[in-house]
Amino acid sequence: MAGKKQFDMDTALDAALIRFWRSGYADTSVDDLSRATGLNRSSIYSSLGDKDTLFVRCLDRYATRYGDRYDAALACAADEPLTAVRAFFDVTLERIADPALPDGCLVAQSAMAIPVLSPGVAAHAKETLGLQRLRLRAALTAGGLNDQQADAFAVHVAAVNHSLAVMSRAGTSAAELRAVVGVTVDALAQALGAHA
Amino acid sequence: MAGKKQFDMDTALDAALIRFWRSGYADTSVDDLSRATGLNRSSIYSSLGDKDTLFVRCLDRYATRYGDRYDAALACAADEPLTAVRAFFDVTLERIADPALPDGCLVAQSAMAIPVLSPGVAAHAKETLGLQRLRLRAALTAGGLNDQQADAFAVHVAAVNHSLAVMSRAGTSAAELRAVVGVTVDALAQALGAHA
DNA sequence: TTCATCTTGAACTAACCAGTCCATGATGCG
DNA sequence: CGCATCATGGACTGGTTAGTTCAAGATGAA
Repeated sequence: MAGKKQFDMDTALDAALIRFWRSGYADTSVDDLSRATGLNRSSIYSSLGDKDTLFVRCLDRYATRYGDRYDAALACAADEPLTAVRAFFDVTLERIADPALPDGCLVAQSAMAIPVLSPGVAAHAKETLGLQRLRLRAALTAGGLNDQQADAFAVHVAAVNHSLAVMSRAGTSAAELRAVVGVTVDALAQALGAHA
Repeated sequence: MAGKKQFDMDTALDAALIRFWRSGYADTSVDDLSRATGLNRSSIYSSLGDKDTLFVRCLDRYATRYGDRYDAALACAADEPLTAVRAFFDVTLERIADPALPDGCLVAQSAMAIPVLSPGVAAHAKETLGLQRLRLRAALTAGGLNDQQADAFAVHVAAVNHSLAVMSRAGTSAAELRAVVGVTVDALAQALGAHA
């Protein structure tokens, strides 16, 4: 059983990612990760790093995967800002609706845990949050909001996106989550309409 | 050092509450609680119960304390619904701004942790969330929103309130948090105005 | 076939976890 | 004063944690 990699790195990282996502950093042990990935304990340390390193790799993997989808959703912001923001929220709502994925959002859970994360991991989580804010701000500016409006809506949309994670972890239904974003989308429509 | 209670129950519960609030359920050990309360390990078990029991007591204590403040803030909802919701958010914003208190919100953190909490504690957390929704719904209905609008804004305001916890745990500034609620308040003003 | 390489599984350390138990000793009552 | 009560501190159990180490053995190249 050796001499050559016995496992697929992407599959293993996805398994670890799902485990961290489902249970959070504190409630995921290295043994849990070993069982989830099918990798032996020593293989995890030699191939994926220690718990902090692996968590950061999973966080990056998650942020890149869904960051790309958020980017795609916001791509039409210059022409159709309202459609873009709706699509942005749809990325989250569809992810939450997928029964194969855990509830919530790894980034939001990490943000909530920042006060108890190690400094390196916490800094990484903050950076990830900052990127999403910048993405939203750029899209809203391109969509025609002035700087002040764009700042306010960027932080608001990011916040509401996090709130979907909290609510879904608590078992809130898809219909109720749609109502949460509906208010925000209506407010944005109002802001865009009033400005145009 | 015996024969009579050597500690004040309220002080001890507050110390435990702060510890759970700061570090969350998973990252708070009974030794942490012992240090925070100044009570010996066995005194905690005999006087405050096991970790789950004590956590539920702290959650109730928190929910009652701030639930009363939210109620007070929403008291004027029938006459001034917009002022009431603003005051509702101010309860949260002022709590977050208090340097003597941990960041975030014990209820929101518990909601996020529901998938990894024991069933009894998770049920208690869900119940607490439900009460806040009912409070908001009643206030918004009294304020003049129809049932559909009241449902949507109740879940939205509750969600945004949770998002403030996430953001503050990640170090978001008070000004940015005010921007988050500003969009919601403006949306409510619009809904109230359009209806009136 | 022979040998060096590298994954693997299991054992191991030291620290921490929740929860229990009990001797100590201070207290208040009679 | 004498005694029963009860909070206290500390020791203890059994289990889990993160991280390390190492012999066994499968592989691929020569």
